[in-house]
Amino acid sequence: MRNKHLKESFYLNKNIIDVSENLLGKVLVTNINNTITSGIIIETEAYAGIDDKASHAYNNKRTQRTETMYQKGGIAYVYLCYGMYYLFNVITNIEDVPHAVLIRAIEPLDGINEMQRRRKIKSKKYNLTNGPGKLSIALGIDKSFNGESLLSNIVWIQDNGIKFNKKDILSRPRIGVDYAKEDATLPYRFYIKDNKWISKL
DNA sequence: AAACGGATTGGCT
DNA sequence: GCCAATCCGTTTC
Repeated sequence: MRNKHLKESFYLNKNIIDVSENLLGKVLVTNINNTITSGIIIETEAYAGIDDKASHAYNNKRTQRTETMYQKGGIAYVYLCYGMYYLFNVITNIEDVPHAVLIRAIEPLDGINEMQRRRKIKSKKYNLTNGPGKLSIALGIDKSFNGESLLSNIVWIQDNGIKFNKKDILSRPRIGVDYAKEDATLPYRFYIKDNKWISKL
């Protein structure tokens, strides 16, 4: 199990676009009280540090909340959004460079029954994990995951050998960042073409 | 099919 | 006090 964890070097990559694309096809896993749930990452968004107006760390802003983003790559940044949803990010780059990748959607893999129970939905539709708030509920990710190491046995990302064709990786503007002015149109959202679990078309 | 509003709370002005 | 890296049920076209 542990040998499948992505290594720390993966998270120290200084190219946030590169990491955002490389995370597609990797598997995000949580292990809560020995219950494993996981899914294939099929949609990500890059938040490119202090010059990115959509980033919480824009203008090198350091607060209690953003401090997690400034740690060395390889940890989770989880924050409360709209008062009720926890959004899961992967922190990358070296210490003091606040790069983050928001995981926006996953394709369910292991523990689907448990995920449905957590989401309180009965029908087997595509709304189980097709959004950043939804996948956190499904995987049991809450505030306590903030700052957790991705080399831990609580939450991690592994490589199951899933590969996508480069031409099936699309890049488009990010979702819900209209406040970011000119940076709102940067093509920093990456997802798999025609995948049924995308958060939005 | 699209538009709208309510839920709910922490962060910052 | 206002707004936010969202979601869902309901209303309206």
